[in-house]
Amino acid sequence: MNVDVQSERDTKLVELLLILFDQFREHAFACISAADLSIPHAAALLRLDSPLSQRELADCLKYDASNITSIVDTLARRGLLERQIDPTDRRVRRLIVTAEGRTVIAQLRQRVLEEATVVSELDEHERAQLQALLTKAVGRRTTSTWVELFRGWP
Amino acid sequence: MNVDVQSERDTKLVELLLILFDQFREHAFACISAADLSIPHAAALLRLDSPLSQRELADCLKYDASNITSIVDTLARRGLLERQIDPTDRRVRRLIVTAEGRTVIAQLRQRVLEEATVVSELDEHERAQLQALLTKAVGRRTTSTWVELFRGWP
DNA sequence: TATTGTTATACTCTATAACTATA
DNA sequence: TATAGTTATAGAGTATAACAATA
Repeated sequence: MNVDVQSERDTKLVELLLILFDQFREHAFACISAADLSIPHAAALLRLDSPLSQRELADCLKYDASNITSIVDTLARRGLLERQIDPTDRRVRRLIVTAEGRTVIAQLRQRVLEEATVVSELDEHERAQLQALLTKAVGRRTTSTWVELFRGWP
Repeated sequence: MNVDVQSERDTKLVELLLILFDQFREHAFACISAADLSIPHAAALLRLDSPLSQRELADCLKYDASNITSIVDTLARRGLLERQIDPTDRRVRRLIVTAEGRTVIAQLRQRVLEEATVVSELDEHERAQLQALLTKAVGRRTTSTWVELFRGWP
């Protein structure tokens, strides 16, 4: 096949992916903002399924540790988590999500991933085909959680 | 088909798209930064294929007009574009990309879109299949240029 | 009066550096 | 001495409001 046609097709593929991603992004932003969270706050909360120290959370999210303080302050003030001083090392704060926090996490997860409609135009067979192709395209690559894609976004 | 299995598969599809997008994002950021541009500067420059006024540029990029001043200042200082006062309305500055600016635009476009390797794991037949499926999934949706997806990113 | 662009200002997100309490 | 967390501060990106020049 002609090289130009090949590269033109690949360009088209990238553009198609970007359109789908753009749609997902708008959907995800709407969900986060409906939960009255910012992106950094949502990213932090969604990481806390299992308790972490502030330092561990910073490392997971690739934030400097100095930023975690105010993010955790806000989430704690909202009653979504609690700081507990680690009895075995009194420097460490373990972050424990409250019952209310767990509800917020569960709702956000469900809405963002399950109510995404990026492939609503496809029937069941086509979705299966698409999934097979994308699985092959992705190979061994992995990503962090969806919300962490959005770091630094408005 | 069981509803849970259906929704689990859709979740998987979203995750696959996000992994591919994440790879593209890293590639695009590397290209922008190799061109010694920030995302807002790249977004502005890439919009100026055909000359616009500052106001028109702000509207295209969905920026408040007050931000355009410093972005255009920087690009002009770099010699990538020129402000020309519109002779028919002396309030308006038309933004004209220089020859050097056109070179930067062309290189950036080519590198970002043509050197993207999001589907390098697929053979020719699979790419064609994928393109057909994505075209159907996208339907009538469109997006702005790729770089505008990245507004507000680091 | 309305519009283009500029300036001043403020807010969010993020990083660096200096500090404290604890180890 | 080294580490967890906090505070102060700075810089980038973006928005709002007031202003000057022009229409």
